[in-house]
Amino acid sequence: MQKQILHVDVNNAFLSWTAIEMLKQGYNKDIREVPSVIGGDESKRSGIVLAKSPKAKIFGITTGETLYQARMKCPNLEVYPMNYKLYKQSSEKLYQLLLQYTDKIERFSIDECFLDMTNSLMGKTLLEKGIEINKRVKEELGFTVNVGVAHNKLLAKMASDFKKPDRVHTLFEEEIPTKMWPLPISELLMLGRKTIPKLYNMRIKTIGDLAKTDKQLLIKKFGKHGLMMWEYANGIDKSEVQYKFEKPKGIGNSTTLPEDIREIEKLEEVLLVLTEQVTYRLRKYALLANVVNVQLRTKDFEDKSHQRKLPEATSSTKIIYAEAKDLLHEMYKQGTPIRLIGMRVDNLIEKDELQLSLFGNENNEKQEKIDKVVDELKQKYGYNSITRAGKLHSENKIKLKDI
DNA sequence: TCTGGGGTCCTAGGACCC
DNA sequence: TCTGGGGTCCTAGGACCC
Repeated sequence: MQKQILHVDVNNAFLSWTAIEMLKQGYNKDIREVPSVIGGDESKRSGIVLAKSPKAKIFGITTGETLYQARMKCPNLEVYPMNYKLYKQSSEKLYQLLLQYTDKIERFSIDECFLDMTNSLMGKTLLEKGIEINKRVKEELGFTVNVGVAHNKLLAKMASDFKKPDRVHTLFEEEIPTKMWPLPISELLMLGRKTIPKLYNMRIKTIGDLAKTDKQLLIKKFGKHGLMMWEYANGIDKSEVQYKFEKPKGIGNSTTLPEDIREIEKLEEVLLVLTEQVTYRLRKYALLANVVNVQLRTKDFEDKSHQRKLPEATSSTKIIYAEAKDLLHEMYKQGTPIRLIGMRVDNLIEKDELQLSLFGNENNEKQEKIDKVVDELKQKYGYNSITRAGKLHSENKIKLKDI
């Protein structure tokens, strides 16, 4: 049976949500109506565009470019800071409204949801439901969304990306040749900056060109990715809406340093702060890590990462930090200026999946108790209430957001 | 005042075993 | 003496998404 899928995408999410909040606070201007962006913090060397207003878009400003470049294109550009807490609240309001239509909702990102409406149409058409959601979000929440209406996730997502803002678009199978095939390949999901030039060299410029290209040729050239792009170009996508909560497969934390660091002792201090946050989240999910990974980015944007499998899955801050520190020493060449340091844990398993070793591990149990006490304090008084980072040199301190 | 941070999935090559 | 291939696990790095 055919699936009935909606994709709901908030228009300029961070910027719209910020605009609404500012108006609510009594600000007398709607920043959606002027050239404006939400941007990172340039003093922390993270000055990039995270969201833009339609007027900013007219100047050619794109998400991801530097604020410096954006201001070159539009000197009067207004830049507003991130407010993650507000975004989470706004996203939650949208989710609660969508729950009135179905509980089969996949939260694809903070501002995008897929709805599986197959058994929730209640005598209406899918398009009617899409139009109703679009209208209700605007009236009740004050921001606009695009809704994509289709029979699979890919086509619903492609549809919601058509003309913006505040639109409902269908993309049914019979509409693929007229609505999707004329588009440039850069519009197709999963085709990014590395693949597009390769396709251009093969004289493939539109999604239609790709759809009509020999499937075997694409597989030969791009492997699995080749098969996927051919299927996507032909509107084929069998994936299901993942509405059940899924635990993460990996957890990471990384930071661009306020200035380049050349001393391993200072890198170690930052690494400890990152590790504490990662292991805290790991324990909150009741997960254990099998692999520890450390990433470095040099001043010249060269990335390096080393990883190692642990002898036994763990969530212990002490054990994981010891491993991370070791990896850092293994890969860091003394004197190299480091711009970014990150760590992550992978191959996560549920805590109760742990094969309890025949011989009880006393050391492990003791560490577990220490971590538990620390976690409870953080839970009660806020993440920053207790930290080994007290050891940090003040000039080196990283401000962490409460989780 | 140049370039974030959090993820997922895939590939290639080496080690090791049969 | 010399020469083999398949399967699995592990690590490094890349591509892509929002």
